[in-house]
Amino acid sequence: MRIGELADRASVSTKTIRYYESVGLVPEPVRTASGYRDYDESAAERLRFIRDAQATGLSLAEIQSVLELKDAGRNSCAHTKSLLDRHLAELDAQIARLVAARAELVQLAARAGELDPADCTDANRCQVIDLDP
Amino acid sequence: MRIGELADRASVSTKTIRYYESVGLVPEPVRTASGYRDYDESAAERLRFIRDAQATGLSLAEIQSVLELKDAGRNSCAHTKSLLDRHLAELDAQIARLVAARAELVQLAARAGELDPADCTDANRCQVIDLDP
DNA sequence: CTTGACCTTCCTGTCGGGTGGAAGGTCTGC
DNA sequence: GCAGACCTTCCACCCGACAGGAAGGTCAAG
Repeated sequence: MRIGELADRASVSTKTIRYYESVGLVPEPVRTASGYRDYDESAAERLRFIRDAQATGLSLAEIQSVLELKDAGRNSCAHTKSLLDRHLAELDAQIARLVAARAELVQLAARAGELDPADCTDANRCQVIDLDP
Repeated sequence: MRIGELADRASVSTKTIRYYESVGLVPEPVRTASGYRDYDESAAERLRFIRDAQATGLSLAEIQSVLELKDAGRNSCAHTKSLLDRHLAELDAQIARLVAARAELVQLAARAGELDPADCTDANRCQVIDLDP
């Protein structure tokens, strides 16, 4: 299939696919006689994997290393395990930070909530935060 | 105090402080006769708050809105509470994604770990992942 | 045979969160 | 009175992860 169809199937843009190719995240596909990129099914699968991994907060560089592990299949080794373990530790730290942030936000929200909401009936007094619709 | 001392106390660069001022994250300080920025203690406190908040994964824009709430003190209202609640929902979603990512990584790490580590005694065979020192 | 959709490469722009450096003013110690 | 550390503004650049668009080639339908 050509890049447009692949893009549709994987719900990414053609720009993104070419970009991923340029940074080595997806392999260079074969080309048709006229120079068009020609993909097979596995390309869509790989792109979906990338999107999922990205949704988990991994950077493209991190996803790349995971993909390299996947690509290597049974050839993986302790070296790669240590890489993953490091990822895990980072992830745990990040989760811990977010949980702490959540607690802080809950406190702030509680403080905001316990004030008299009657103060806020006047739009002119309610612009504590002028951010955003 | 001048910007250099403030930077030292808050463990940020003077560049960063000026940048924060330019985006409205910290207020413009008074100036000395010669035009130097002149900060008081509260500036360091605010910078530390920003660093902490940033460590929790909040963007500067989000931190700004929280700071505006803080600055407003008792003037907060339901409007601001809804903003915070939205932050909370985003945070929860982010935490959920990370937890899911963690589970995936644990699986990958387990797979990497259960393979024969003897395969990896040869440095030339261990370059599944050529990332990194 | 032409039109429109699709493809190619290449170069530029965007946003967030800063960092670097140039050109110049100021302050402190010796 | 001058060196060196500090400050000022301004403009430019970095990364990551793309998006926009120009200039041109290709393909299927009518």
